[in-house]
Amino acid sequence: MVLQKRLDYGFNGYQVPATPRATRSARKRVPFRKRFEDNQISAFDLLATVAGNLLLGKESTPTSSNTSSGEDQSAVVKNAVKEERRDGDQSLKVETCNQDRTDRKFFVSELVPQTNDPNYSSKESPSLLNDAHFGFASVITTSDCSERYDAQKLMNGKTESEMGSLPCKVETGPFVCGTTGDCFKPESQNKGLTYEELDRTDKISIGEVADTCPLEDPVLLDGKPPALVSSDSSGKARSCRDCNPCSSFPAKQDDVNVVSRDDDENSSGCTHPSPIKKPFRPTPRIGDRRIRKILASKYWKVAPRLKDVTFSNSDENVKPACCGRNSAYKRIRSERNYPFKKRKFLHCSSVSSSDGGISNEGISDSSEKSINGNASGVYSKMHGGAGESSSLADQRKSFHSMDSHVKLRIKSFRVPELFIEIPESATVGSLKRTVMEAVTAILGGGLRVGVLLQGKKVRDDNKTLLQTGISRDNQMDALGFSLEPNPSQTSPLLCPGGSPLTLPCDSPLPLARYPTTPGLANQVVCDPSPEPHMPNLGNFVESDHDSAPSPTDMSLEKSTTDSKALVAVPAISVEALAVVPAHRKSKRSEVVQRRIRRPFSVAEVEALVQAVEKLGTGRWRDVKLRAFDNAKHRTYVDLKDKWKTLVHTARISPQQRRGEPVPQELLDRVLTAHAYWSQQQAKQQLKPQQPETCLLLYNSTMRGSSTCDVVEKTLG
DNA sequence: GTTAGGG
DNA sequence: CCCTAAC
Repeated sequence: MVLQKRLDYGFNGYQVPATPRATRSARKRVPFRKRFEDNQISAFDLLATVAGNLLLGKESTPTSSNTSSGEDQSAVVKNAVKEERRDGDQSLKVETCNQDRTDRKFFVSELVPQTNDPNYSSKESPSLLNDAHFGFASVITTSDCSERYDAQKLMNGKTESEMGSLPCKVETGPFVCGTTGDCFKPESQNKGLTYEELDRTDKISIGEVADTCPLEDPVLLDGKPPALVSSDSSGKARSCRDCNPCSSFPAKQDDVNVVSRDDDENSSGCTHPSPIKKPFRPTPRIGDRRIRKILASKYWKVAPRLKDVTFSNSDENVKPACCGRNSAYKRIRSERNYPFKKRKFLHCSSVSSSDGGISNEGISDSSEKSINGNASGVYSKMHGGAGESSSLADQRKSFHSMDSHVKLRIKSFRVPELFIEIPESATVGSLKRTVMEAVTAILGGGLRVGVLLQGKKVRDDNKTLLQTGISRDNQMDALGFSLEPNPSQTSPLLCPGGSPLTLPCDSPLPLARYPTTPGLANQVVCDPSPEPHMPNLGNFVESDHDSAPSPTDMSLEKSTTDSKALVAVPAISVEALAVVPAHRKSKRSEVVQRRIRRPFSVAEVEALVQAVEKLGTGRWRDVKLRAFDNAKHRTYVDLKDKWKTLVHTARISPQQRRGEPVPQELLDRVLTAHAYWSQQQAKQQLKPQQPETCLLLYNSTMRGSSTCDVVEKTLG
């Protein structure tokens, strides 16, 4: 049945940058995390440090550079470091792409204070991998908090109802104080770590985090274990067997208190032919090479203020005190998540330059503002004038003064994971397109925004923020947004041009599948194990949901419903979501998946030609009914278009033709028929009355000779 | 809903 | 194939 082998790619998620290009440029890991977390250093210190590192890497950095260890610096240097410096601003956004070991590392960009801190070590967190588990994340920042607390839970391999949702990180306060406690170990430790080692360290740190910081996770609502969950009980040494989503997934959440990305990591370790490594786990499938990433982990970040960090979240486990470094660590990890994804994408699909938008996804990372209030300026500058930035900043500034306005900043959203199946024979270009389409489709209509307040979903869209309590400052910390599958839209989108479920063998072209629907996902994807989020889709369907609001619409809707004009939220969230797919998405807000391309076979061409010869051009509906009535995927528009291309093809030299060659005989007939019917059309315009005989004559004549002359003579 | 034509 | 104007 399957003519071609197909490669299935799973994408855990793409992160949609909250900010456009500006974002992608600068990214760097934050050295000071630990200290920062401990409140030993200020935001400015961090900024300065980062700046220093950059400069150092570049070559000369007089003032602020001694902060990072040589190794890091070198790494920084090696990896094209981008930095964005906005005039006069202290904020610095840096992005580095670590080429070596890229897979494992990435840097989180953040704003760094200007002060240098020698003590600070710029170790990067070893475990990037964890990010892979985050299905989706978005970050929201509220303006008024000077301190930010990030709490996120990592759900690894969660199968809960919430899986489908995209957690987002909410940050309060202008500055991200993300620091990692244990994760950032002394360089010596981190250096030279193997993947496994890295994973290990990561785990450890994570585990600690988990223990200490039971933050509310949306998942918890579902009655899931509050603690960080790792599907990987076995831990480090993972073998390919673990890669099997089925085995690793569902199980032991309870037992596991450590969140680990190992699954993904290890999966990469699994020998798989596919270029796509980490993100996907090889799934045993009938003869198909499937790489999938099944773990759809999600994490949720909450950024309560340090002081009154009362997570009123449904999760009882929440410890007020957890804010410390652990939280910071979490946050960092989450941010790192982005780069990871990006890498994944790049590596796997090798989508790069042309990947409109996708590669753009970036963490909106460092957009954090400096503590002092000029943040707004910085922000706007950094983001290259993204409209939202300035307004946002302003809003943030005025946060205190204007009680009626709630200001939020969503740093980024993640797109839910994608599953893609594509023939081995497909070109890279087609893969790129497929991925793009998948992403576009998801962004376009497959998602909607959910609002979480203290871990609870706010389902009543009609409530005002004030009523809900979102407007209250202290509530900000517990405010979260999530991207969730939008059932109403996803379903239709899932089957581009046909039913993916059937996996049309005849289609040489890539199919993109978006397992947003439980049933579909299971069937199409062939999950041995239930997709974590799949089963739970039902949960995402919020009672009051309207037909099919786009994500942006949703956010707008939510925020605007309030008469009080909640300015910031809408703008921000919209922007964030729109960033990547903007060009496409904007055009058609509904974002309907483009139908898969299905080249006409010679037989189809034959049928088409014959029908047109008989019926003539201009009666495409009849042609459809006559010759393609059974081909549901061929619309009369398709036939018309095909005829158009056939005519064109017939007129060009054979060398210029592409695709499956059409027999010259058919092309001749195309030209003949086209000429004839064109003439008929012209005549008709002249004389409305056209002898029926002509048609008959034509038809009888054409059979024998395909020369236009005959037709002409006959007609004449 | 169909056509026709540009993209 | 998509999108749309025009019918």
